[in-house]
Amino acid sequence: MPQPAGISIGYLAERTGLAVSAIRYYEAQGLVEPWRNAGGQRRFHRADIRRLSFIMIAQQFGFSLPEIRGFLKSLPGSRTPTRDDWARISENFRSHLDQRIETLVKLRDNLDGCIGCGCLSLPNCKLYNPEDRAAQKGQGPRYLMGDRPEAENDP
Amino acid sequence: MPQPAGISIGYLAERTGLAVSAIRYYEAQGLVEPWRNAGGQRRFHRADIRRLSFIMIAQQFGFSLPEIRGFLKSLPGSRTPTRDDWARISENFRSHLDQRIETLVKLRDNLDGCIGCGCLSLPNCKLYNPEDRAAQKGQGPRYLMGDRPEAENDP
DNA sequence: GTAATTCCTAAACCTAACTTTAGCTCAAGA
DNA sequence: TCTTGAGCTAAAGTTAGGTTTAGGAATTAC
Repeated sequence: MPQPAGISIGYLAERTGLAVSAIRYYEAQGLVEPWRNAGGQRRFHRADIRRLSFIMIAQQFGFSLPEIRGFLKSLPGSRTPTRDDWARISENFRSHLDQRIETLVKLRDNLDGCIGCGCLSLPNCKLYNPEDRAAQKGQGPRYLMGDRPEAENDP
Repeated sequence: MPQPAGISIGYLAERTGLAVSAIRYYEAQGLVEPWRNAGGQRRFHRADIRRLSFIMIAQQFGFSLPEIRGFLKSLPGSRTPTRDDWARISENFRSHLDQRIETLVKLRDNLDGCIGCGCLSLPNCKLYNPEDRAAQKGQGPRYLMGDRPEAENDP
């Protein structure tokens, strides 16, 4: 037996709470790889219920679909993932996660010393400090709380 | 003097690191309210540098623009916000923030007991537990980690 | 005074993550 | 068998949060 019977997209949707259209979208993004039955309909592994659930959880943590695809690469596509498979992926996921939480907490703590106080003394403000800014996730240099390091004087 | 000279959008952009187009977009979303000079150009309060910085910080924490508009409603639009104004807004902001971090940490801890272990015993899984699920931020009922509470048996 | 910037508006475009629609086929039950 | 529900594809639409473009008008610099 090359393939077990497999489950339909509708059943998978029902079991995960996802919309059928979302599951098809995930397939297009390479997050699941169903095969087709004789009539051309998608058939999924039972283990894909868990796989999709993982995707939903990771999304709640703010990971993008490409990032999640990265996590899932370490799961076997062809056989049902074992406890060890999940443990391995979890380790990778967990470390990204810890990092994300740490960043948030750090930002919060800086916030307490900065916005909370009215931040009237900018040189003491950590959100304003260049090194701290570099630790943040933004895409370019952003001068937080209103001032650039190099110029306290202006027009 | 009804209005001070005010600063231009380009200078505001330079001071905050935001694009000019982004600032105009924020105005359209009701997050800043510049006035116009004789020639029709936008003029901003100096305090808007801080206001926009707050917006950028709040965005890093994952708040949407409408949520941020909510926070900013407690700041005076007409006069320069005082230390007390910022302290008040910070309190509100901070409590939302703590809640967001708490949710993330809780999810992470559940993750340890669930994905980390391979989650082979679903009844013990907290991510799978209905009450815990309700605490999460999703928009509808979502059956995490592959099973519905009411049905352990299926086709 | 004139040339180079900067700013203006409106509308189009962009990405992520999906949903909706249209038109058609497949599968399951009475 | 026949009908109804489930599935299929491709393309267009949707929301958030912007950016880009086009064609002018205002400011600033020399």
